[in-house]
Amino acid sequence: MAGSVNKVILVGNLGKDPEIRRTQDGRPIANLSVATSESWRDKATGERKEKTEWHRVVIFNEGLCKVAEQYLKKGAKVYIEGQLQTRKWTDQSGVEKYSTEVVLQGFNSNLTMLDGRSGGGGGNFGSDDSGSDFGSSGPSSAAPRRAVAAAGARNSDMDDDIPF
Amino acid sequence: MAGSVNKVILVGNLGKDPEIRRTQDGRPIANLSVATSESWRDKATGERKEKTEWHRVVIFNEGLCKVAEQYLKKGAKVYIEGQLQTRKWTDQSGVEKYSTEVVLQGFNSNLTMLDGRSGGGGGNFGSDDSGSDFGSSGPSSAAPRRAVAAAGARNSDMDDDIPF
Amino acid sequence: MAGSVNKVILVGNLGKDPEIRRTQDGRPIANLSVATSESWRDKATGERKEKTEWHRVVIFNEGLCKVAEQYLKKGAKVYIEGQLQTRKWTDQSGVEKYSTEVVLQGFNSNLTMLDGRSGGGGGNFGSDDSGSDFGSSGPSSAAPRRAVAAAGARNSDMDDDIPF
Amino acid sequence: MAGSVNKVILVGNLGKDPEIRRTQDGRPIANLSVATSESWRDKATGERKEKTEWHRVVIFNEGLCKVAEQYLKKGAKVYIEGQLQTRKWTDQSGVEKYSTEVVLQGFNSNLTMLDGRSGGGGGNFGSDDSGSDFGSSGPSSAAPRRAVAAAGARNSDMDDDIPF
DNA sequence: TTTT
DNA sequence: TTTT
Repeated sequence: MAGSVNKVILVGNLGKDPEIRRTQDGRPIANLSVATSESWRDKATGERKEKTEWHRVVIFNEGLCKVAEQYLKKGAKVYIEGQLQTRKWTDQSGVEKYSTEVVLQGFNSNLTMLDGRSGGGGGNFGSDDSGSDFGSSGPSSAAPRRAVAAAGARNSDMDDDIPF
Repeated sequence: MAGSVNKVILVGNLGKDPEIRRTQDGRPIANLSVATSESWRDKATGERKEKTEWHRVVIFNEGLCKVAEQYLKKGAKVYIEGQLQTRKWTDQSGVEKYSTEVVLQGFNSNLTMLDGRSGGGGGNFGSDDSGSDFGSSGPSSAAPRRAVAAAGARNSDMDDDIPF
Repeated sequence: MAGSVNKVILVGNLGKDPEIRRTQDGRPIANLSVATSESWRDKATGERKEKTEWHRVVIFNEGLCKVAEQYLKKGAKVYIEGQLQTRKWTDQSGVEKYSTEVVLQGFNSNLTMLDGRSGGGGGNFGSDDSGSDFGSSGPSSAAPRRAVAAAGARNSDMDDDIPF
Repeated sequence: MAGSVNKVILVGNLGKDPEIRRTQDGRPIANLSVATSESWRDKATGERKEKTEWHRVVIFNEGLCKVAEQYLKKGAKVYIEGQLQTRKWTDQSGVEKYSTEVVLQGFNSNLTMLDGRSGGGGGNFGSDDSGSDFGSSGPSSAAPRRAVAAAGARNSDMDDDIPF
């Protein structure tokens, strides 16, 4: 079908450090566990309640994987924009299971840090995925500010000098 | 946790008619099956591919249930705004399963018809849920335009005559 | 027309403290000035560039006005969800001007604090607007957590004990 | 600043045909005029009211300009995702004016047709902007389905064969 | 006018 | 299971 939209927007915190693995042909995939919560006062009892929802986030976008690996840690607050995707798999005992994930892949994905942990500051990272030196970045001591610049470079087609 | 956002935005088509059921205390719950699709041309083979994602949508909001029951049909195109929620349940053979759904409940939910089937025209239905005559609406022959008006009435606090 | 959606989502920082005023009949209106920024490296020159966009945000929703007044300060980071609205006005020299604003009013508006300034923590504030004791809250020394609870109470119809 | 989000989502109808012009260096720019409307019943008088908001949409993205030129017409229903941007300009009598626009440029922009006018069908067009044969497309008699395919090709990095 |  |  055409003419459809599938978009998820989350603002939440990482429940643990990102997990990065690689496909057989070397592409990185990052998995995030993101919590969102709501709190409200129960109408009947008056007591305060809170409910936390955990989201499984999967990043296929190379540039965003790099960001996740270098800058995100357990507890980090992030803005995430991706798509809903349900995957079918079979567990070790042969039972079919379904897993619904928020997938960041291709255009219209976004990952933005919203807190300035570890001396850095939030960074906005698009999804052009043209940067591909993931894994070759040497000593990952790069300062956040350079990272922002590098990420910005990937999106350099966004904004440059349009005369009109 | 506070300071979080959990939002899903879908534009897609119903795979079948809405299913409406009721809680023990009489509140309606509507289930929609919504398809979103993407198509692209495979870089390697050049062939055209298409992938459809099915979304399970659950509406707790009374007014929106009413809209779903009265106006939505298999094939209808809708705009949906809700939250991601994963539910755990146990199947008949005792296996634990998880189901992730797009839930429309409370504020910040939306359901809007995007096609003008049956002579009507898309309608925008908010989520105030103050209307509660669901089920008592008599002969459901109401014309879509009246429905829009009725739905609008539920949101009458939106817009009226703010002097400034 | 029916079947339309008008939604703005911002994550940004307040350029100054919120400004609160009142309509003749006593309803509060809050104005926020919110900055969003993008940075990128210029493809040609290689230099780092940054562009800031300022958004005029107007809150008609009583509960959200209260939140703005009590908890938001210059520099605060916020998540905002509202609608685009363009207003025509005439300046003192009789020239017609247009002002486009992000309006928070009625359902489908949201204001969430994303930083934990003043010992608090971000709070998620919906838009039911049923709370109306704005202005009578006495010594505004209320701790953020109580505020979250109070705000949550306004949304208590969101979530309570749906059996299914 | 980093860590910010500036996003507009519209579903509305074109008030007139798209206007396409070109920069001095040949890049296309499309302008759309998009209407969104709300209707509600006035609480006091009980009468039905409707308010239409007009949005000025500017597309810098080459691929999306092409889509606009080839497939969008007055009355078309579209899903639009872009950014808010306010531009300052001086009119012929020297008065400074501001114009706020919804800009589609770079990643995280989207334009999707939601109705199947002229025998076609809605199309989903991303924002990779790597296609650049705009203007050279010869007899613009291309059928919508081919256009969808072409647009899909621009996003062919989205989805292909990720083994994991 | 913010933030990094 | 939809839609194109």
